[in-house]
Amino acid sequence: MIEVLKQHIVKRLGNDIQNLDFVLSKFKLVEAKRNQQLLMQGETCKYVYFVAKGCLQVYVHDSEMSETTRDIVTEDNWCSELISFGSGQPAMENIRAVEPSQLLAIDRKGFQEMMESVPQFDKVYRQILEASYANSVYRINTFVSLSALDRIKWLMEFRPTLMTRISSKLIASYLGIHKDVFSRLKAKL
Amino acid sequence: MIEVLKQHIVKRLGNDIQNLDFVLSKFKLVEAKRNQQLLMQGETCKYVYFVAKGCLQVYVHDSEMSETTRDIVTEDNWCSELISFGSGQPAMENIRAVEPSQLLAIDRKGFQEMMESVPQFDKVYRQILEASYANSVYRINTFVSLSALDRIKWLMEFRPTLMTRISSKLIASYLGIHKDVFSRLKAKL
DNA sequence: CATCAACGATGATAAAAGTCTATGTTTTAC
DNA sequence: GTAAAACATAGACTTTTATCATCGTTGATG
Repeated sequence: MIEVLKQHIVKRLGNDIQNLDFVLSKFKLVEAKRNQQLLMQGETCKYVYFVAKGCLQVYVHDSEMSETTRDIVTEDNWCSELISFGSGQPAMENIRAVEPSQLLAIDRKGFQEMMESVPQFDKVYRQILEASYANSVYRINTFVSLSALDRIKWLMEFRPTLMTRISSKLIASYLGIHKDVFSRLKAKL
Repeated sequence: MIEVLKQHIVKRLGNDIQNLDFVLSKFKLVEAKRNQQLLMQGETCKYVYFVAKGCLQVYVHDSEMSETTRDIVTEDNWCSELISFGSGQPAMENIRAVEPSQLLAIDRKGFQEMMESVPQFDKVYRQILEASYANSVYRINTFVSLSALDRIKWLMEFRPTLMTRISSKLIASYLGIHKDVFSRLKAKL
């Protein structure tokens, strides 16, 4: 499993990194069961997860006690509640495994040590943060002005695998529409 | 004007900062006229702006060639297209002055020098990035599930001054609803 | 493998949001 | 100061989305 992470890092920072194995040793393997809660709103987010296999959902509870999903994270991507992880403040969001997942988790201490031991890794946090930010901005700019139908078309274009992999209920909460509407519109495509 | 920025920095990092005046000298005053374009999509974003006075709009052109506003930035806040500023890639967004504004602009070179001359400022970029990220995440999590009416209520609670200060058209594009709907619902409150 | 719960699709209906037109008002620009 | 342009509101109407109930299917669990 750690191999997946190794390749991810090499792909980003090149393969002339010293102490790479030392860095990798800071990650511990977490096997998450389907529907397992990894972070609850109000807790401090203790880990940054690298998703080696499986799928995670980042969500909040909205006013009607249903879920609004901000992100669905699949293989070869990072997942965390970065604001909480970085500051130690209570998390605003929840994270759960949608599928049985294999995660590589690093805690704050490990993160610090990683950054100290390999200067290049000083950029990793920033890279993750920037990527997350870009992702959020993109999501706001596209979704705010799109109709339900166009959101579905967007999903089919940019994240097509989710359509077959994930439940309609979850997709709907990610697209910000109701599951009935999703079902009906999807049939008309 | 520079005084506003000075106080902003002291408020955040404390007032025992060496070289503060050197740092401040890296910023140049920009007087922006009403509706002046500060960044166009496709250009590289060259500056981070501190808004000393006035109001900026960050927006994209959506499919119907109307505008979707991701953020409205008022006094004592930072404004930029950070992804482009940090990477040099073409900006995805536009920035314009909504009101005649007084801005303190720092370019990438100045930013670098600032970070080198005052170690504490190494955190400034991260702080700005984190704040921007938190802002985006918050916006997604609240807005995706809110009705038009609830979005207006949200605005009145959390950004009440915008209601009187900014045109209905702009507010509507910020809330992701149509100006007619905004006008009608507002009347019913 | 049998049972119960969750899921997905669909029809009927209600509510919300969008569109278009018109009209009076405020701003802007000359 | 005046003409033109942009803006705000309101009514009538259309389209989109939400809600609710039903039913067959799938899937998890003991």
